Amino acid sequence: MRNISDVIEQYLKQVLKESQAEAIEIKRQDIAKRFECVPSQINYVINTRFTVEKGYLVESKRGGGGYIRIRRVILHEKQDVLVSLMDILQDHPRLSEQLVENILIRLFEEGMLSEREVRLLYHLLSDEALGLHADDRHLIRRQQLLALMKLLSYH
Amino acid sequence: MRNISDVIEQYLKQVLKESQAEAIEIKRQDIAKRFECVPSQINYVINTRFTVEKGYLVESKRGGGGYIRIRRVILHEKQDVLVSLMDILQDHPRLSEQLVENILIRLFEEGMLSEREVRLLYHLLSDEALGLHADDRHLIRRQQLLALMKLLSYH
DNA sequence: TAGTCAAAAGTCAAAGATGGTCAGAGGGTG
DNA sequence: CACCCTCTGACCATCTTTGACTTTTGACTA
Repeated sequence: MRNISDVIEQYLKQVLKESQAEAIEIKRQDIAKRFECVPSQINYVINTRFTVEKGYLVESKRGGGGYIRIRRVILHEKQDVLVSLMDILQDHPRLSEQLVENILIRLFEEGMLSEREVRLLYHLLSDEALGLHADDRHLIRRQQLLALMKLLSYH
Repeated sequence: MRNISDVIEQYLKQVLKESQAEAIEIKRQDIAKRFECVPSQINYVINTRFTVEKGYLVESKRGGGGYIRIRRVILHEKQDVLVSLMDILQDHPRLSEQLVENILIRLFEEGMLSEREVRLLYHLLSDEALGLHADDRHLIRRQQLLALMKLLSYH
């Protein structure tokens, strides 16, 4: 194996496979020591190899008792819907209430959101909830919708 | 368990659960001794884990016969829960990710949000989703949480 | 009754323990 | 040679632990 990143990647996947659990918890420092590299190398491996698109979810906590938790997730089968919706977001610099509603309804029709979830999200993303930030509203909507889709992309 | 604070938190919650009563009384010194830590560690645990928005009420008395009483708040009407959470919003000019998480989890525990809805909302309100608007983040969170509670209040 | 003292608990800031970010250097491959 | 990964380290953010100092309370005493 040519580089240390690949080695660490294999190691982590091995550990993940061997532990029957759906998640493993590591200490960044420990892994770095084991492979004699700087701690931020671990972040590099995680950022490049354990992404959502590849089916992994990573959480972490800093400070005393800190950890990095890597979880295997199953990707949602309707990636294409999400991709097409994200394209739409790209094409519309200004995300009106109307457009948001359309997107949410589409997600409902595809079975990715319940009716209640649509109502809830629509409310949060409405002009009224977001307040006077007339200009920023659109930006925030885009970002929150992107966060939503990222979340919906796995089970 | 990774750090002593988590251990103490679990212990106190266990005691709270086992005693059928709605409140427990502890002696700070005793707990500190049992877990071999400094007494102020107990304050740290209480301040970070037994907060109002998480649904706990803490009273104490100093001096001879001093004690710390931890009470689980029991509200029977959803309306009461919402009002108390809105009070908390009032009291916190800056709505951190942590506080938002606590509030959402509380709403789950009170049966007003599903686990999935909590996850969904948490992602939308996260630092990551809201982006670099460091200052505005807090304002947006407040407004969106208020919108959420308003919606929940007339289910 | 007022003062004193010891026994709690509270506060706060510094130190410790982790993990995160980012920009630039290093290296391999077409 | 150019480009794309990798690797590194300085600096940052967050959470926990510790201890010195403060405040409160009740019992005891003058």
